Amino acid sequence: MNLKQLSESLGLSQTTVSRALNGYPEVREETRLRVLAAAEAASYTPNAKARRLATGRAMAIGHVMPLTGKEELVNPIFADFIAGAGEVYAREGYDLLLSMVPAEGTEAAYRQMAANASVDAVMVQAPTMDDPRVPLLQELGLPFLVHGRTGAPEGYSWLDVANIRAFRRATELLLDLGHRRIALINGQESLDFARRRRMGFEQAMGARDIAPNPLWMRSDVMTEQYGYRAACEMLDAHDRPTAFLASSIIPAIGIRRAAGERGLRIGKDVSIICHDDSLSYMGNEGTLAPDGPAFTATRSSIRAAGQRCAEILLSLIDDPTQPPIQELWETDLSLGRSTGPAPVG
Amino acid sequence: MNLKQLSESLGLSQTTVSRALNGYPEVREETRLRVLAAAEAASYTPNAKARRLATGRAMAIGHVMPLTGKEELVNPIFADFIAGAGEVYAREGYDLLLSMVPAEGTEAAYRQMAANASVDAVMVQAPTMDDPRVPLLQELGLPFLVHGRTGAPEGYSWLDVANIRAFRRATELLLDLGHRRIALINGQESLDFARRRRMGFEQAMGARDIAPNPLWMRSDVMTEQYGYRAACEMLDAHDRPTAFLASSIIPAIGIRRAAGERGLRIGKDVSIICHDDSLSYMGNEGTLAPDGPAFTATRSSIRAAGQRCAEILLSLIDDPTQPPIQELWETDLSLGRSTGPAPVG
DNA sequence: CCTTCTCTCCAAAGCGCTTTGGGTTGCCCG
DNA sequence: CGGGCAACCCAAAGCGCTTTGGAGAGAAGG
Repeated sequence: MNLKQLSESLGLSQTTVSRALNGYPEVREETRLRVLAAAEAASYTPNAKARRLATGRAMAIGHVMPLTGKEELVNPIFADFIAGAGEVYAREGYDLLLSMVPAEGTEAAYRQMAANASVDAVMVQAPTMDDPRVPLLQELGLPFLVHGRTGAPEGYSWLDVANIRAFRRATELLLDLGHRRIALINGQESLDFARRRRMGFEQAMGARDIAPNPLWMRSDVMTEQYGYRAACEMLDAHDRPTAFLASSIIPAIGIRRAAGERGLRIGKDVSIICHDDSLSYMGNEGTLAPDGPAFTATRSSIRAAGQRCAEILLSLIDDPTQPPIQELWETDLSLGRSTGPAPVG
Repeated sequence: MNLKQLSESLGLSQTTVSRALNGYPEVREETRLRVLAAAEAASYTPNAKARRLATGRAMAIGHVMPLTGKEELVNPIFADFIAGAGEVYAREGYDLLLSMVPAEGTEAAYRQMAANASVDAVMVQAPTMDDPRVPLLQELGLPFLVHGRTGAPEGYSWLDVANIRAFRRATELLLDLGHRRIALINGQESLDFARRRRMGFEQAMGARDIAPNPLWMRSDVMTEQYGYRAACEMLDAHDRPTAFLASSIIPAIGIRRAAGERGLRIGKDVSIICHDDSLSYMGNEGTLAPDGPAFTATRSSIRAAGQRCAEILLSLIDDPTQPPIQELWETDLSLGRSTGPAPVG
């Protein structure tokens, strides 16, 4: 069933039927109801492909997912972020177009999307300090929203968490617990959030006149093995940290593994604080009596961020001329069982 | 730049230019080269929306991602699976349309996709025993591929791993190590793979005349907390298992946490075998001298499965009349450090 | 009674591509 | 030399929708 058939069956023109269905005012209310009823009865759905061509709108949002590193790792936080964004898109009638490309092909992917207008806007994730995507998308005139910030966070829309404050506060907590030997297991420093978190760490340490040990500051792709290996090396050295600050729950799990293998008790011999994106399957919320959250963590739901990012992006499409929208989210510092007073000696 | 302009600039008809670009034989080679050069020079890209309308092909594959459970969990294995599939789609010029819907909305989502032909085929993930999506998609005439199988795996295409054999073999390994008190931390039994894995476990136990302890057989959404809580309960009982078989590395991490908190050494006091989907950030491959894989595991790369599933699905689109394609993948049983002889006493 | 709006509704022109159904040309062959 | 056949190329008809530019019918106004 298409518009033509539907309009013929109603004895109306395609114009009128189209307008009735799309809520235009040039059609009598009585007629509109008749059209809606007929459409419902015939279970008519406008052909999306035709509509896209006619309107020029793609009714789709592009997410370009770069496969990083030579092993082309897939960041698990994308799943939750996309889930959040996807809900909003679905609700608003937008499709989510996912494009998996090797890191070096991202520019081409965006150019392609802009050239044939296959999306109305794009979401930019995991921005680097000096991310080339920002100027590129501005040049292409494609509306976009950055989840995170670049080094120069002006002139474009973004949503980010207050990384500096989050890690400063986490560090202060460790310091208050008496820890002085604190390791930072960070993400890749090319990513803006990692740099900010390091700054937060350094600020808190500096405020107490403690010089961070450079051997205890690592930065890499945040896998479980990375956390594990880094912790192994540090814990096996004669001079070892009493606390770890990790940029994600994933490497934190690796740190826990390393500690566990060495018979070190978490929250007693070794403390861990991590940033927790509230990943579905890694649930660190546990409020059940005995088992509270496993990790003390700076928390911010990546899923909620995805939802809000989608909302902002859609509003950007509706009015591309509006001034940039920028949102900074505070994190929660939630106490779990992975922190305790620094061991004496 | 569109086809009309390009053809005018070349002094050719749209027909000829279109054919030249699309590799049809009715155009002289010399002309074709001229057209290709001009298109290249003008950086002409055919408008995807127009092409879709004209051809009727969506050049897109649908992935419907149900948000399960009341907390709408996002399964992290989807990220790696989609990454694998996405690579293939990109290579073949297909878009990946991701649709996030609450579990009860999946049927509507598929009907919608079929009705307005917004995708050429769909991928079905995590099938249940008696999955309604199979008959639905057959009714809708939408090509599809199931990753996994339903209870009645006939008459449609699928790709699955040999779950029964995988878990039978894993169980045999534990039995050979002297374990008799083995717990099964399985996925939801409504999912077909979980049932098969249980069967594998039971077969191996039965073959040695050992009756599994029903208290040690759990089945639920495979979160870290689920593994943790199940292990806590079992390990705190006076009668406790010496080995765990887990359906995913995620709950296995929870089991490890529970054991670690109780001072139990993994691979000594407690053995763990899990199924490992080779999730990027959970890398369990580690072949470096001291640290081998953390977990002994039945392994099968979910990413590779995604790639292969995409290839099969695309071939199904090319020829929808071909007989069903069914592929059963064997898993590797890779020894890690989480297994050891059953403790005596 | 005629003009001017306001309501409703319609015919037709796109959107940019693919594809059908021919037309020319030029060459080969009897 | 005329008919037949490739080889090339083209005009035009869609694909199914939106949207522009009216048109007809009453109602309101003078």
